[in-house]
Amino acid sequence: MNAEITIRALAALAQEHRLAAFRLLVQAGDAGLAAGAIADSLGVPASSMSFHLAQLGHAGLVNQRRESRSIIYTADYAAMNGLMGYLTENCCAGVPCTEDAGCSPAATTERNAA
Amino acid sequence: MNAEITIRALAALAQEHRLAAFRLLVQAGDAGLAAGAIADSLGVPASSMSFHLAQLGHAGLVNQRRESRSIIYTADYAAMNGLMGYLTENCCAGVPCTEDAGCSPAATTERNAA
DNA sequence: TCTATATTTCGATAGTTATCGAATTATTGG
DNA sequence: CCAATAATTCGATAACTATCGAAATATAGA
Repeated sequence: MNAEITIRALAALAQEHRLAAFRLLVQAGDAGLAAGAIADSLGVPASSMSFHLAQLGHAGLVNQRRESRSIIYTADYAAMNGLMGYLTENCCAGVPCTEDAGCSPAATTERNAA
Repeated sequence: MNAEITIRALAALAQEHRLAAFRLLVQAGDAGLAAGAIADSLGVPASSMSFHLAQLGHAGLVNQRRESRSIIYTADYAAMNGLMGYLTENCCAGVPCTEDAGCSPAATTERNAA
């Protein structure tokens, strides 16, 4: 994780609808959510949501997979952990004051995490 | 920490010079750094840096104090911790998978933290 | 008070980002 | 192949953000 990637991730999250969408996906776990479901849930037009999901994808914060007619988005926990790490790695003059600011999927469906 | 404040903090950090400045301040600890020192260090004109520092201040990520002719900026660790908390609090369907994503000052100068 | 130093505010300009309807592409079932 | 569903791309517009020199403000010392 370098400055450029970090900035892209921060910029991606620094927007009302994208932050809300990302949080929905973080909660959804591996199951993820379809683009349309996210748009409906947030009351945002499909084309606008598509634009925002593309930004999150470009920042590496979400992944997508096709499932029949739907595109299912999932949060990329590794990317989120990398972001957290970058923001804390120089914390307190290089002395790491937190080793795990981590997060892994599972939970929701209790299935075996990737 | 709510969505609006989080977005302001994320937006503040999502900029090359501001992210760099914030990281310098995180490393500097309580001692902080003067506006001019940051500008010099990053090779950014004083007026531009002032604009960026104001953004960080408005987002609550840094504090400032006057010391003679200089304005000393310091990182606000509480705000940073709040940001981290907001980004992880809904992680894995509400099950907290990390309790301390925290960071406290001290370290650099080893003096008693405020 | 005058001068030097440190920083911020102002103002103009260029670049980037968000918005959303309409058109387009992809998939499925009959 | 046709109709229905799901999502993306396109295009125009409005709003916001970064930039930096010049001018203004604040502090300190002689």
